[in-house]
Amino acid sequence: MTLPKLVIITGPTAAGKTALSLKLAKKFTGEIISADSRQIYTQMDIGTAKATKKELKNVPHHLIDVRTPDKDYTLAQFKRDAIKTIKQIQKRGRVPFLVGGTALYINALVSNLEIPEVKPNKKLRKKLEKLSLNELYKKLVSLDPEAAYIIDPKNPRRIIRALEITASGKLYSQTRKKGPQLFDMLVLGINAPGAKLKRNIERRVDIQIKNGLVKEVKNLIKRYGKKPQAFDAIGYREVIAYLEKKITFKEAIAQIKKNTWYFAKRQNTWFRKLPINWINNQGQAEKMLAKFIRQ
RNA sequence: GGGCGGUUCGUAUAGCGGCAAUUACUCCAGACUGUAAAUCUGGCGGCCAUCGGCCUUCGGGGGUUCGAGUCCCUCACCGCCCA
Repeated sequence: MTLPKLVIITGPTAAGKTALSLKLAKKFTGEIISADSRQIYTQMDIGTAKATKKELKNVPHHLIDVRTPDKDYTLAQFKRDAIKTIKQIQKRGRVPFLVGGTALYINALVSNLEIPEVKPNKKLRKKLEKLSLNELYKKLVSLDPEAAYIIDPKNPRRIIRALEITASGKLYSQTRKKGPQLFDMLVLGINAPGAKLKRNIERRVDIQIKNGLVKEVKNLIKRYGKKPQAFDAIGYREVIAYLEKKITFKEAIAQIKKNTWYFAKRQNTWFRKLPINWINNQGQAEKMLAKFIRQ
């Protein structure tokens, strides 16, 4: 049995995924599925470095602008939505390109993670968030000792999720499963040396500011307040801090650059685990793609 | 020429006789299954390593001391002040 084909393009933030994927998708009659946890949201355009309206129209795009910022979106939803759209694209006889930097999202498809069917329980979370780390951990030890062994005892968010799962009658320690491989995949990673990436990041942030990031954030706050999870994102967080007069404009810009850089570093630890074919230029990518599609 | 202050890990800083040596930033590495651009962790003289152990370090040289980044002498460089 042959699996349907899926092309994946990833790489650190600001490496040029958008530009490359547009060209490749055009050339190989593809459609793009975004694997980006913030481009999901409408009105968050500048700060998430979305492709322009024109570009979005030029090649069919999916999973961009599918939620307003006040609505949460999760890994499980992404996995479902992504699989569904990939299948639709394949049915149309076109090539699906999964493109983005949210490595967990990509990994959910690559490794076919079976995400436990336990929805976020806001009430419970709020209650648990009031407990100290120690109390949380003790609770976990008594409810699911095996999970306590696996989970970082200093990471409250992880512990809370595990407790959330136990609250629904399941055990976190039994849920970390992988399903069978879903697709025949070609994973391309854009190789960007540190110095170059750093330059790209700085340039991009400057452009985002020039293009009106502050105004974008102001508008978002006006409509949705400062609370939405979606605003827990680089660029938005810092501008909000600036608007609240907690930091200066200059500091905000510097922090955006720095935090973006840290983010890129963090992405790297994921990339080391994914089966990535690193490419240095478009030509290389095209060659691999042509071969992959022919197979 | 004289007086004072300084020279410690990439940078900045602590240390005023028991120290492989503080803190901050940078940097490096890692975890990650319904918040993931989130959340969290570790390392930062070298070598081995389980607690731990061994070696080489605080501008250069010399000295005092059981023991010196810490005290003394001297040289070099930097800074400020008086000539």
